[in-house]
Amino acid sequence: MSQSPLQNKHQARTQETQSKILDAAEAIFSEQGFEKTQLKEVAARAGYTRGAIYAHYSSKEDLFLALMEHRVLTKFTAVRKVIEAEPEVSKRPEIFKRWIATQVSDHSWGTLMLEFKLYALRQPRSRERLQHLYDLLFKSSGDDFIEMLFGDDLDTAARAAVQRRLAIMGAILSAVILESHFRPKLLPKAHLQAVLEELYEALIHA
Amino acid sequence: MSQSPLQNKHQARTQETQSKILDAAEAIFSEQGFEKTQLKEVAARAGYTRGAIYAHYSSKEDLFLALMEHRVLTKFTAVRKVIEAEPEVSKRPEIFKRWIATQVSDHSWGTLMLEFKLYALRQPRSRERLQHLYDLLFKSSGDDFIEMLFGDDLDTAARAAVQRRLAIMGAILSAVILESHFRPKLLPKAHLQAVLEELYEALIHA
Amino acid sequence: MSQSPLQNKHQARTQETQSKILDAAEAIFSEQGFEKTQLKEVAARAGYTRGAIYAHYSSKEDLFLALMEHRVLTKFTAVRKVIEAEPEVSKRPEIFKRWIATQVSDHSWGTLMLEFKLYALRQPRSRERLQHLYDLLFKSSGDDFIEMLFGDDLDTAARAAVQRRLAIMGAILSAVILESHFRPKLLPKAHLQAVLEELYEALIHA
Amino acid sequence: MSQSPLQNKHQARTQETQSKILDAAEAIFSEQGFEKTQLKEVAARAGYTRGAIYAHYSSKEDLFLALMEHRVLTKFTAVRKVIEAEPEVSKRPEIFKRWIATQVSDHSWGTLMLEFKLYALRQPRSRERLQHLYDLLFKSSGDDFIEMLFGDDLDTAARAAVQRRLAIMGAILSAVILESHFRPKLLPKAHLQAVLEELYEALIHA
DNA sequence: GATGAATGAGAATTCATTCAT
DNA sequence: CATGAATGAATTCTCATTCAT
Repeated sequence: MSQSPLQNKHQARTQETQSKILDAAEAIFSEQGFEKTQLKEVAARAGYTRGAIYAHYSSKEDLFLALMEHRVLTKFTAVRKVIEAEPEVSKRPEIFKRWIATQVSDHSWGTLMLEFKLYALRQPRSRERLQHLYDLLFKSSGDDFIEMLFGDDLDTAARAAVQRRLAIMGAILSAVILESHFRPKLLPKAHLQAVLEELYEALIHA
Repeated sequence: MSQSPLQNKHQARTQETQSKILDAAEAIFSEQGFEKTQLKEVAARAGYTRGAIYAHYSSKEDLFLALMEHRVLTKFTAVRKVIEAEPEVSKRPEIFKRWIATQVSDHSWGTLMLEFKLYALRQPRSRERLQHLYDLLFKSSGDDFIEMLFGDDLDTAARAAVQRRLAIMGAILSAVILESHFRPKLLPKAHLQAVLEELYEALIHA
Repeated sequence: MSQSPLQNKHQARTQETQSKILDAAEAIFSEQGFEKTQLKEVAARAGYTRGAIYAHYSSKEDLFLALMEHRVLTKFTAVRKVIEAEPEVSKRPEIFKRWIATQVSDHSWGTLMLEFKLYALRQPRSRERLQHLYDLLFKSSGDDFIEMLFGDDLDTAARAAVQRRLAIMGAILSAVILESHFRPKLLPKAHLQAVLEELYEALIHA
Repeated sequence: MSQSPLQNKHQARTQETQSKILDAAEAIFSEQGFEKTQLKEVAARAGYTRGAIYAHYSSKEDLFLALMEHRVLTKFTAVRKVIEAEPEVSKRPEIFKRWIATQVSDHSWGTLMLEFKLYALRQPRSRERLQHLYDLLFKSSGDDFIEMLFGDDLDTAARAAVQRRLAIMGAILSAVILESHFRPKLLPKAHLQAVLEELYEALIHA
């Protein structure tokens, strides 16, 4: 049943290494984009050599996708936690709305997601992996996410409507973050947050 | 004043070549993205060899930026034409709103613009050129665009508000087109058009 | 009908470059073997850079096979010339026998051919290309080679017997050259030539 | 004199491991050649990981040479046994001749030996080790091999002649096996065996 | 003795760019 | 203006080898 202590040590070491590599990858991919990113630089930032990356990820693309999955899952876990902290279900949508608007501050999120999607658009395998992640989030665990948020008395149509809204908000979020890089004065953070909330409201009534 | 007919012929040939190259570039850049695009392929599609591209553009980046400028200007010219076709100024905003919503059909626009912006984000020179283009559109000629659209009695604050709205709509447009690639069933074209109009309305009241 | 002088110049340049590259490749492949050979070194020896090789051959393997084909064809042309120089057909087999024995001096031939064959043994595509070359030599043009050598009154069986003999002699030749590298005193050149002639005779009577 | 049973167990384990590794190495080296062979694959086939190989052999090259030595010694032991089984010395050469011809069936022998030799040709250290092995076989133990085969009344010249013959037969054997891979129909096994016997005879009279 | 993580040198290949024609 | 040969820098990925456990 129990594993040898040696195994455990190996596992722990592996996990730590992967964690360091993912952190480094996030920073570099976000700064430079997929193509310009050199694994050499990622490795250096993580405190390893390139070979170490290849011991854990089969290719640059694999690392990129692993990072995306990790990132998305992390975000999802975070928002879930925030929402669950509110015991009264009727207040949760409001909290969710605010949380989304808050995310405009996460600059690397915007660029990374867009980078991911443009990449996935052109790479069949990545596309499948992204689709699979979407399915995971919005189908299996997604159902209880929506229930947690809006209660469990939604019919199929209402559920689809929610999913549309979420998909569009996600897209808008990334795009708005990106745009704010170019027009920081015209689009200050505070304004964007307010705008995102308005847009979210508008989507509900659409 | 007048040029020799020979000159004109040269010019015509130059223009035709450039036009072919830009068309080819649009197709390939949009399909493959900047980094993956090979000039050889662009040249082949245009019916030339790589050297011909270099006779007209100083580098791959230059071609990419020229394409962006050309594309943006083309879009702007088109919408302007549509709006000016409506003589009654008070009806123009409505027409503009619809025109924007219509653009979700232009798939390559979404990917190209995002590609441009992610690229410009990281390349100071391109960023400047993009900024310059923005300035051109929204400042000099931009003023009369807004006037044409909303009349000329807007104060500075109102004008800034319009600019914000346009910036955000542009961003949203690209993002929504991109997202629709991944969720074609959840986000059908007709639905997106309606949503875009709603969002536009929401922005006005924000 | 006639090509432009520009075309001709290009062709001439191409041919000269290929010729230089092949010569360099022969030297290096023979010295170092396929795997150890660096194209960098081949290019340097030919007076070019690596890119030039890739402009003419699609890969290291392609260069290797092109070299093999070139080499084999060259040898064949040479022996054909030698044989045709003897007008009296009945004396030709004797001349051919001597010519084969003479080839023990061509040290790079032995190693190159064995290298080729070991490589082809494991690479399906190369194997096909080698087979194709064999077919070319021993079937189409091969027939008239045999006729030239032994006259045209051989029946099918006799023809097959000749082909067997040639195949075996070729194999023996390479092997004996290789072995002589390790046992230069035991197997001096003069001795090997005599031995090869004996073996050839033995094959005829086998 | 006697070792502890523990020691014996260790030794046995070591021997078994080495034996498994050598078997795996033979298969992989023969299939893929020296350069293409990955130690990982050899280890996997033997049922270990790469580290295990390094516990027994200092490098890939060392393993390769150990394999060669092991293989050659095994062959020699085998043929010696066959010959010694014939009590009448005068009949032994005939038996030896047949035994050699029989070896055309050992396909991996052909490729491995040629691979070894091409490798040794270029690696001074391996070359020395191969030479040393040759010396071992043909000088010290070689003498009694020849005596066993042809009696002990050979003078120096006769002895050298025998050695030449053996060297050439060895080379021919490998080459003919290799060639048969490419021309299986033209050179069927039965034919090759007959041919090898003829060639052996021819060499005796040469 | 054997494992598995990590190293790091190494090499083929790609492709934007240059330049003579 | 356009071609095509050649450049050469850049970069991924491989894999023998080392080492702590």
